[in-house]
Amino acid sequence: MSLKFVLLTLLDREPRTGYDLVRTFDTAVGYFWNASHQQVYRELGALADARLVKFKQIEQEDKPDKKVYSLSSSGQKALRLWLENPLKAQKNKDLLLVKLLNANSTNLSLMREELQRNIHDSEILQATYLEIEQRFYSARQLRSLPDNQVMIYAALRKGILSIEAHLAWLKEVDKLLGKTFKK
Amino acid sequence: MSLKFVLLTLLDREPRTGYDLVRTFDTAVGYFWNASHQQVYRELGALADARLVKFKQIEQEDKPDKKVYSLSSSGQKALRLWLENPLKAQKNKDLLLVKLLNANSTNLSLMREELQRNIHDSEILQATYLEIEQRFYSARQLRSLPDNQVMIYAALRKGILSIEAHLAWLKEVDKLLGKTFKK
DNA sequence: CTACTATATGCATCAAAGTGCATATAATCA
DNA sequence: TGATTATATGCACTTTGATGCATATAGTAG
Repeated sequence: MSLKFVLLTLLDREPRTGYDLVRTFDTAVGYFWNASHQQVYRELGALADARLVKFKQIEQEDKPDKKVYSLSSSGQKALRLWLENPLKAQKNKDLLLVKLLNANSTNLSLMREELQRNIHDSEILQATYLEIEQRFYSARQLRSLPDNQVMIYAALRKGILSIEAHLAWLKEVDKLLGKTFKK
Repeated sequence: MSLKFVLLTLLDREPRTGYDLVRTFDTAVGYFWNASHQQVYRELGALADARLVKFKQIEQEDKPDKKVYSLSSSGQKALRLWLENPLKAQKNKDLLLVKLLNANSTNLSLMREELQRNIHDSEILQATYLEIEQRFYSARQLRSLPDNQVMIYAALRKGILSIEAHLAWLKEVDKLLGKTFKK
């Protein structure tokens, strides 16, 4: 039920092809969602069957033909209805914590490797996000940011704040592990 | 493939019944995982079929009979193998952000209501977590915390740090929304 | 006496998500 | 000429998740 509303949201902002949608997950929307092309095409098919979206077949000479999808009026209605209803809280399942639950004095180095890897990856992602923020969302640029881009910026901010907290936690756990399980 | 390793992890720490496992999700492990009893029993059945767990049927007089599950040697091997392999990064999908992507000047109040609800719920959860920390994990209690409880505490810390960051972000977004879409 | 709660386990069905496989055009690279 | 990349779409299969239904014992609350 979720991907459905992601696609409706994106198509409401701007008509797109399935291919465009998939690429969107590789860039801006990728901060908080992703889906494989197979999932996207399947869901688009279902949405079209349910008449929530319509599409125009467009022939291209240099590239394969494509279908440009947009919301139908009942699609807009469905989206509006979804917006009006409160979200229910989502639980985030965390496999890293599951792994760490297995920590003991014999596998300490394994666990710390996993933590270090995680710290490393997180720092790289953090650097990437911060660079994007500096390059595209300076105080000056923010003042002239188009309205429909503001929540994309908010998504980036979410990524930045989450990673910061995650890194702080990782370092805390690394200390905790060392103190607890060193022989 | 995930619930499988959660169950193996929990059963490796201590043999349990399906019912015990479900209750674990309602308490400590609930910080970072949950599953319905139907899912748990099905997965336990699959694990038993695959000979990764074994169980003893135990008759009780005052309560219904139960099955106490524990890891088989191949279950332990499977768990160890999983621990040795790096986790792949998980993407957290965020429906709140999807909803906010739809923000515009006509639905501003709707969006702010959603944000306020989220702030309220998060503050309640935060208070709960902080209370648990104060009550069960004071500096004094931490010094005598059994080794196998340390990562449960880490899970709580993860919850606390995540919520703090989430709250900071929510308040940031609320300001951003106000600035952008007020008429 | 009836309802409800706690303990305890499970099946069946359907919706959603993930993965592998498949196809087609056109351009570029080696 | 053959390989790879970008564009573009989709089916089939499997796994996972969610929900409803079903059953059984025993204690407690009203």
